[in-house]
Amino acid sequence: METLRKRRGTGRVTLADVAKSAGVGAMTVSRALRTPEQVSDKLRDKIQQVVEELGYIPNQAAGALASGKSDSIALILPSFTDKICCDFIPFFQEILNQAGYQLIIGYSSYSITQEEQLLSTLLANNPAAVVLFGSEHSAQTVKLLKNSQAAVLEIAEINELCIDLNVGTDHYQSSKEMTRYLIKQGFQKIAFVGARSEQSILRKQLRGWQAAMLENYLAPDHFLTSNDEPNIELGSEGVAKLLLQQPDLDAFIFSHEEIAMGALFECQRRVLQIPKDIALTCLDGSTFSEKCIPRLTSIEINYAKMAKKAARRLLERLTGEDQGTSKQIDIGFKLCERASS
Amino acid sequence: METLRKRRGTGRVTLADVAKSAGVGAMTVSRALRTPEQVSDKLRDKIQQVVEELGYIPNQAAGALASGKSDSIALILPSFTDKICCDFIPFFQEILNQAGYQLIIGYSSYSITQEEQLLSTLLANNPAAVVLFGSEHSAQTVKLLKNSQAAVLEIAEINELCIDLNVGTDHYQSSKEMTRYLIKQGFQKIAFVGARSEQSILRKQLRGWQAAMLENYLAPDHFLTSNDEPNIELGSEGVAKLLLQQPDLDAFIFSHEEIAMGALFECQRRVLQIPKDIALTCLDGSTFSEKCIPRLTSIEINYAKMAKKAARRLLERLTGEDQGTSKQIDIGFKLCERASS
DNA sequence: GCGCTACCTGATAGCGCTACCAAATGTGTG
DNA sequence: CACACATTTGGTAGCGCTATCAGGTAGCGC
Repeated sequence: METLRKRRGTGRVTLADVAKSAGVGAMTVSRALRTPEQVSDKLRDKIQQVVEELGYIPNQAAGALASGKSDSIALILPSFTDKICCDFIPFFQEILNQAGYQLIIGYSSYSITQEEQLLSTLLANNPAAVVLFGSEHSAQTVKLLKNSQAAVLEIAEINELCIDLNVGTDHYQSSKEMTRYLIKQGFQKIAFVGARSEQSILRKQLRGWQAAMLENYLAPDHFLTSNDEPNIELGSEGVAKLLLQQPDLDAFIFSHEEIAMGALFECQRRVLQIPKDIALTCLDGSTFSEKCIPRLTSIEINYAKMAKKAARRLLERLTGEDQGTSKQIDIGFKLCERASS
Repeated sequence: METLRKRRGTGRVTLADVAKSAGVGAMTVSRALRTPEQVSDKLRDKIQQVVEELGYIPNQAAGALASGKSDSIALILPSFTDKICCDFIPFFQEILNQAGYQLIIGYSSYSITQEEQLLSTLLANNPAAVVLFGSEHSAQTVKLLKNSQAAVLEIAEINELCIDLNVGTDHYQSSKEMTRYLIKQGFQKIAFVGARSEQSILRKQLRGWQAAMLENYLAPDHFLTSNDEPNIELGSEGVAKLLLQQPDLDAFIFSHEEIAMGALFECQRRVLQIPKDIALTCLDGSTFSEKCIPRLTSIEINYAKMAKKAARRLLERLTGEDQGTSKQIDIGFKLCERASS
């Protein structure tokens, strides 16, 4: 009987087990799995067979430690319920998974402090890249990122001062364009209702609306914002409050679809004709805007496209094939003109 | 000059650096961070200070390798857009993060093959636990899970044959209860429209509806299912097609809120009075059901509660404090009676 | 044949951390 | 003061894998 004072392995099949069983060296097995082209056909097949036979699953921790590289990518999102996040993740993940990366997802609930804390935990995994939402981060977050050798990607908003890579859209422009469009349609008293008022996205949208109003000599006086998450109540309340304040408002811009939904219900309750009495539009439309009655004019942002561009751009960076490629990608937006205006 | 032929470290601050700088042994630093109560106050403070000074971040891979344990939990969800997933993740993650675990999230798009493939990749991280959605998995998936020493948790559906832990609700019962409720309200010609028809959740809902109809001597003849994801079109189409088939239907049950949304629009288009002409209900209601006009009677499932119970139960298992605790938790559901019926 | 390159394979030495033991230090008892 | 005993600390040997280098084999031209 052996002295087994020292801890033994976990009992799982290791690379060494495969090597012994296949009658080759450990390195050859490692190469057969990681860089198959460096191994002769004969041995590669043999090894592949033994791998399947024994049900070998590589130990990621050991690999990461030995190589100093890691195949994990940290993704910190502010929310999982927001449309952008839900639409973004699957496409992003799919492409990265195919390239052999794992997503580790964290959730900051729109707090830069929580983002920072999460980041420092996630960095313990030594991720190949860190993906952050938005452009607002704590100083410490930025410092941690610069100290780590991880690639950094900021998504959602176009941000001139981005840390490294940046894929997003310009919320100032889209809001401005919507407002201009409404003005061109003959609407004049255009109100704005937005949620997550402390986020820079909303601030940009608000500024876009203001700018378009001012350039047409209209007063951007009627708006309502809340720092809560977008919800149906805000839409109902917004319509109610602003109409009380100024009964002859003729159009509304909502930052999010959920808010527009509440506004639509409120207008139904008041038996207001859309768009005759009032126009409703939103800056973040998708299925509801497209299907409700009447259909809502909205800005549509293609989050699937954003996810794909972001994933591809990130992979370029990780493989080092991104010489001369732009660090910033603006995925644009689409103004969808529909019945509500 | 030293010969530095052998690769050097990554350049990051290591535990050894901290130990040297604090003038203590490496083990003491390790303990100070992992089991602080085993280190004297003086040294613990000293070490903590050096850690902050140097900005030391532990290398998770090394720790996992050395200890054979891992603080990652693999979560494989079928979708990121489904309400259940969006609502589930944040609460689940929050509790587990606080307990020091990291979530690694994968996405199977409702395919058990993809689930299996994802699982085998995720197992390379040697996760402490694997969380799966639903009760349907490939044989290979079950085998992989049994071979790994990871705890296994299946969420969403109550499943008598669960692999290990199980937290969810009974979709057969909730559907049956909704049908019984409608019958008690005097509705008789009750139709069913559901999405994701190949998922066991939908099959259970369909069976619940059928059972309740049959026990009241009503024929469960009018139903429409689609294997697509729930969407607004299916609601509009479902109402249109089934009313064509049987014009005097007096009630509908929809598996998902999105479908009910489409149905509601279709009824508005047809100027049908709800619930006088027709009742609309859904089995997976949340904000829309509660806020739309008229408000929809629906089954509400508390996903936040599900996430919390699931996380707590899992932690009990991981810390081994779950002797005598049930492996299965039914979180129930609530029938919310509203204006639409 | 020899020298040369090109390719394949394997032995070795870590990657940074923690389990394990052993040693050192403090604490209380006879 | 010697002794057992608990508490705190440190040295050592891996965890399973890969980078690196060295050795081996094959193919080619002279």
